Amino acid sequence: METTADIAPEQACPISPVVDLVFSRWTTPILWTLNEYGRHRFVELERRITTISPKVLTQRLRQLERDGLVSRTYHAEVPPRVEYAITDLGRSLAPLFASIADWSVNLGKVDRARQDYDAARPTG
Amino acid sequence: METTADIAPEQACPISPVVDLVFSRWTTPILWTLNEYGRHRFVELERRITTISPKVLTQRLRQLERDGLVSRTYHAEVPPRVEYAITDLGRSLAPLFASIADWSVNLGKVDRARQDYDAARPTG
DNA sequence: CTGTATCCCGCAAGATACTG
DNA sequence: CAGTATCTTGCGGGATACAG
Repeated sequence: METTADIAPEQACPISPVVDLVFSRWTTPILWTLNEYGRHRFVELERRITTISPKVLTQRLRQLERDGLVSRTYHAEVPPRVEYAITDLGRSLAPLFASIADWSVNLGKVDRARQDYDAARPTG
Repeated sequence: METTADIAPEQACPISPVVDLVFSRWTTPILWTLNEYGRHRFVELERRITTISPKVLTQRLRQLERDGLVSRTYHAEVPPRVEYAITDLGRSLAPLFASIADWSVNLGKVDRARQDYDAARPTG
C-alpha cells in the first residue's frame, strides 16, 4: 500500500508511469484535440473523435480531469453547457507530442520491415 | 475512399500511429531495457521484466521484430541461445524516450491534482 | 445537452503444462 | 534454454436505454 512510486512490476522502465498516464487508450486523441483546437463541449469532442462512445468519453475525461491535464467548466444554462479545455500541465506535454510527430517520418521504415518480415515467412 | 492515409476512427490525432506502435502494453519496458542495457537473452528479459509471462513476452518480441525495432539472433548451440537487441530504427526512439523521462518531473503535480480532486469529492 | 446505468462481448493477458 | 499449447479470466469497450 505504497502511496508513492513503489516499484510497479513492469518497471524495469522509469518512463512507464508517464506512458500509463498519457498514452492509455483514447487519451491521446482527446489531449491532442484540446491542445490543437482549443476548448470543446462534450458533443463537439464526440463529433471529432467519431468512434468513441459517450460512456468511454466520459470516463477518459474524468480521468484526465483528475490527473490535472484537462479542466471541466460547467455552465448552468438551459440547455446545460460543459466546456473542456487543456490545462497548463496538459499543455506542457506539447514538446512530447512534437517528438512523437517528428518520429512519424520513420513509419515508412516500419512498413518496409513488416513487408520484409512477412515475405520471409510466406506460409507462417 | 481516401487516397491518402484514410481517416482511421480515433484519428483526430496524427500521432496515434506512433503511439499504437511504441506504447502498446509491454513494449516500452522491452525497448527501454534493450536500449539501456544492451542485448539480452530471452530468460534475461524475463528476469528484468519480472511480471511478464513467457507467452506475452514472445508475442511482444515477435511484434517488435516484425516492426523492425528489435532484432533476434538465434545461435544453434546446446543449449540454444537467442539474443535480442535493439535495431538502429529502435534506437532512433531514444530522443522520444528522453522527452518522456524529462516530463516525469511533472508527476508530482499529477499526484497533487489527484489529491485535490479526491478531496473535493469525499464520498463520490 | 450532458451525461449514467445496464448488459454484453471480444480479446489481451495470466496460469499452467508441455516440447525441441 | 527458448519457447508453444491450452484454458481461463478480467476488463475495456460497444450498444442501448434512460435521467437531470
